[in-house]
Amino acid sequence: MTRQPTLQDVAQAAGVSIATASRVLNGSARRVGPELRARVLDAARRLHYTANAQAQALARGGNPLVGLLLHDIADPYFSLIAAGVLTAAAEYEMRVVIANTGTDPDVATTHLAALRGQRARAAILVGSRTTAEAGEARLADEIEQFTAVGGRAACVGQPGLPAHTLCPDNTGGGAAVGRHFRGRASVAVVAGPARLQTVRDRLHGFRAGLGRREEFLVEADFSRDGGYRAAQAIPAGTTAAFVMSDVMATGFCTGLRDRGLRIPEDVWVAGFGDVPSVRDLSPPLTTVRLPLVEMGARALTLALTEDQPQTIGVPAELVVRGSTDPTG
Amino acid sequence: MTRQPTLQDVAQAAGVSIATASRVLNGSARRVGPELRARVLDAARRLHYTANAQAQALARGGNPLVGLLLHDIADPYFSLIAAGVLTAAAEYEMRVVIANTGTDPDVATTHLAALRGQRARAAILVGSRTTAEAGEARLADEIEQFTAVGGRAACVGQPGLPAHTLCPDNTGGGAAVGRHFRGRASVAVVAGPARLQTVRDRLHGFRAGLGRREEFLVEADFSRDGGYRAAQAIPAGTTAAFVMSDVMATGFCTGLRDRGLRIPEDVWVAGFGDVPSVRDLSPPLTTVRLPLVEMGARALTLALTEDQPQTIGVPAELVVRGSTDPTG
DNA sequence: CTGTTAGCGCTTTCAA
DNA sequence: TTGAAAGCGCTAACAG
Repeated sequence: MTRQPTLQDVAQAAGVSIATASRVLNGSARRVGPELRARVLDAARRLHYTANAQAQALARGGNPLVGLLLHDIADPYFSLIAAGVLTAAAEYEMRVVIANTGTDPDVATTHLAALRGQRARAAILVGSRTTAEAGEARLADEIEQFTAVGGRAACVGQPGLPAHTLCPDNTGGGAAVGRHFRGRASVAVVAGPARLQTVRDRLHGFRAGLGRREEFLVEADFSRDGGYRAAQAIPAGTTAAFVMSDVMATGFCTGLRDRGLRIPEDVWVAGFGDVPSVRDLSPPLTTVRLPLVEMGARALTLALTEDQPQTIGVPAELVVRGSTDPTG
Repeated sequence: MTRQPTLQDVAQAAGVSIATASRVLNGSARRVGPELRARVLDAARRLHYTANAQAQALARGGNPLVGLLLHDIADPYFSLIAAGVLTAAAEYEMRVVIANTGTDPDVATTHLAALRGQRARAAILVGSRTTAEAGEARLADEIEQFTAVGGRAACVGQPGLPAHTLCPDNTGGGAAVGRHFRGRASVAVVAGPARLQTVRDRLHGFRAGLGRREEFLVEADFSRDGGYRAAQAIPAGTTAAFVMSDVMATGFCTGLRDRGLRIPEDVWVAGFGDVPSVRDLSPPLTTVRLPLVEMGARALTLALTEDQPQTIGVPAELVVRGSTDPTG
């Protein structure tokens, strides 16, 4: 195992000073004579030289790095947003470090502090605010530290943090489902953990859209299996269910079927998010569409280009499919 | 926007030398007196000090960083593997930088060189080898550069690169599907791009298992829509289809249904991968199970703990479900 | 136990 | 156009 070649090595091999080598290899404004230039390029190639990114970052005082913090990369909701962030990052020629945070704001805080240590230019926080007020306050504090030293932060989720925010219309999406369910007699809601603000917003919107507030409420954990179990838990006569995430809804539909219930004849089902796979359920799932990939890309652009923290609404659109449409 | 506090600042605020501050803040073996220790800790907290990771990496000559290179994070196959890598990385207290490479080996090569520049300790390459021999050779070269300077590389996919390899039994999985299809008269295969070795392995296995080689072969692009279109392309009398990825199979089933074909009565369908959502199709999808999350975790462990490049087989297990089981 | 000092590899004035 | 040299922030000998 040999040592990585350094700029020193290249300069020596090319018979120039290390300053000259630096200028030709790492985009400096200053020009270098063609003769020396060629020699440096040649030496670098021969030695397989790659600049030490740490040293560069240290010397330049900056790091083309963005942090991506999300609840769970295995969940398609998050992986689609991540895809958008990666695409945008590639365009900006930035590296992205990624980490799962779960729903605990303190985990996000820890990761964000680490990103500050890495002098990341931006951080994208994807996920829901929670009711853990102390933790949220610490996260807000850390965001302020992060931005105070020049970092850019953007959240995808509800507003409430001192950063750019891309805010999907959870309330409006819930309301659209509620309105869609108005004619149904007996309504159930499969919610995520009550401590998540996202869950509260969707529920609040749903109730408003439905025009009444008498749903059977069951709490699950945003997982497929949580959705499946919820299907066992709802009352027998239920005629419509709003399941707050597509992943849960996917399991929920199977749970319903295993209980002998038909969709949509017996029960209407609507999800949230419109991840690609729900189109292929049978019947295909009615859900609230969020432009997940675009949201990821947009969040990074926002962070990188806007100075004043902005909150930008993202429209959530009801997509009616066979799971709530007897004619579908 | 203020400057990030440095160790210097902390030392000054605490009235100690920067060496002492370093010792208390960044895990050194050497002990520091309780009095000074407290003062340093206090100053660090007051100033919101976070060590500059670049400087640390430079001084220590190492970087707790792992690179994760995969085709496409939006695809559940890869996002599940990524989840495994993230979990393992958290245990090792390593950061992970992630990048999409698509199927072009030269893109992977470029990213890997960048990782070498960042002095990453390990790189995990997830995806298929291709028939682009020149590109594969360059990738192999770069892997050798990477490992020559002390980096650890692990691939998830076929062997063939000078690195640890976690090799799912694509051939065996294909063979299991082939055997399962033996009684079916008219067989179709929906393959991915022919340049991918994974595709060739699965096809080769399938033919061997089937015991004949007369399938109708259609090539798609590993996407849901590619699968859907493939369903329009197969001959009318087809009675069984092996679709080489679950994502494609998901779209394929819908395409079949839109053509008025029933699964499994008219056509049996089998996928590959066993991503969670295929259990919830109706009928649920027969597929070849790969322990995707574990594979990700395992790959990182392998890279970090084993010195000699190893190739480890990962068993692929046929899971028969309703899409090929008239009784299911 | 604590402080001094010499780097880690690179960028960037400042002179020549 | 080219080179010498001073840092960037931190760690790790080496002395006290």
